[in-house]
Amino acid sequence: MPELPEVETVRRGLEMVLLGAQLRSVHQRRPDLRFPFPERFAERLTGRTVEALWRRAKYLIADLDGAESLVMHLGMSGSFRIEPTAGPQGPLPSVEAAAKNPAHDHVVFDLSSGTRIIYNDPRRFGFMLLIPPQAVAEHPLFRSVGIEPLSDEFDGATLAKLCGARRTSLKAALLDQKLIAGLGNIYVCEALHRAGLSPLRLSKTLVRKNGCPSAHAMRLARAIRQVLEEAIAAGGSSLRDHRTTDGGLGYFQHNFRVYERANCSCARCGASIKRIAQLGRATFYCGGCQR
DNA sequence: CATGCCCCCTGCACGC
DNA sequence: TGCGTGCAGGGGGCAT
Repeated sequence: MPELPEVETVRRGLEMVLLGAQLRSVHQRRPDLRFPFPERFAERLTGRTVEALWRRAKYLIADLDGAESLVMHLGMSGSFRIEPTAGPQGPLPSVEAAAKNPAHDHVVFDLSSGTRIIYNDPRRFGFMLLIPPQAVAEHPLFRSVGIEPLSDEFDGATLAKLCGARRTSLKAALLDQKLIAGLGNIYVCEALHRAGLSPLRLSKTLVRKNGCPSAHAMRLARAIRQVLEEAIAAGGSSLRDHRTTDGGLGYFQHNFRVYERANCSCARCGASIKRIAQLGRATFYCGGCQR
């Protein structure tokens, strides 16, 4: 599920309770998600204080005192929820008592403040790692991750240069995390529609024959930044699994112009929106105004 | 190295 | 109601 806007929404929600908080106890309820949990995972987290919570691509990274960073990926169906601190009824139920509750609650973090954070992931494509902070940038997962599309360095010229080096479709290029970090199926489709560019177009057509970025590249870079910013402001898109950390829904899905809108008419030109397959996944686009 | 395909897993919508 | 099929927002690993 989560693409950059959903991960950023989760980050902001978690940061409110996690920044400066101490992990009083951690319960790991199964041996693995996508990968096995790190050795002595809960033990290594217990007593640590969270000094920062940041995002790179679709990863969340919690820097802890004691020189470890907790790297988390939500996969397709991962979510965090924050349960309120102990109320008038008294303290939170024990983790053991809550164990049979919602299925797929795989990790429970209890903070010294009394707040509980629960990681839920039905499909278990997510994962968690513990690595030294200085090793994050050079870790195989991060070493080849591309530019952050909301950074100052991301513009039409950069985008054209990245896309010009590939011999594939625009859709495939934009989905490639080695080029641009954090875009997924939804926001690639939406950005291409906003820019009026076909997902089938060759990515290298963003570069003109003289080597300069085309006007298309400038438009696409603006569209990518704009759609991501709007989606973050809306709390992300809730199709199936995405929830904000307070259990609420994002609402950007109401602003989709092409995604999951096959056979609807395009708001810009009135043509029928098409659904095709690229790279084994659905692509939605308007054949009328995306060229 | 670049590219595309298969697969990991569960839940859900759909048709019969 | 129950079952089979296809599909879902990611990305690692592999064949080509």
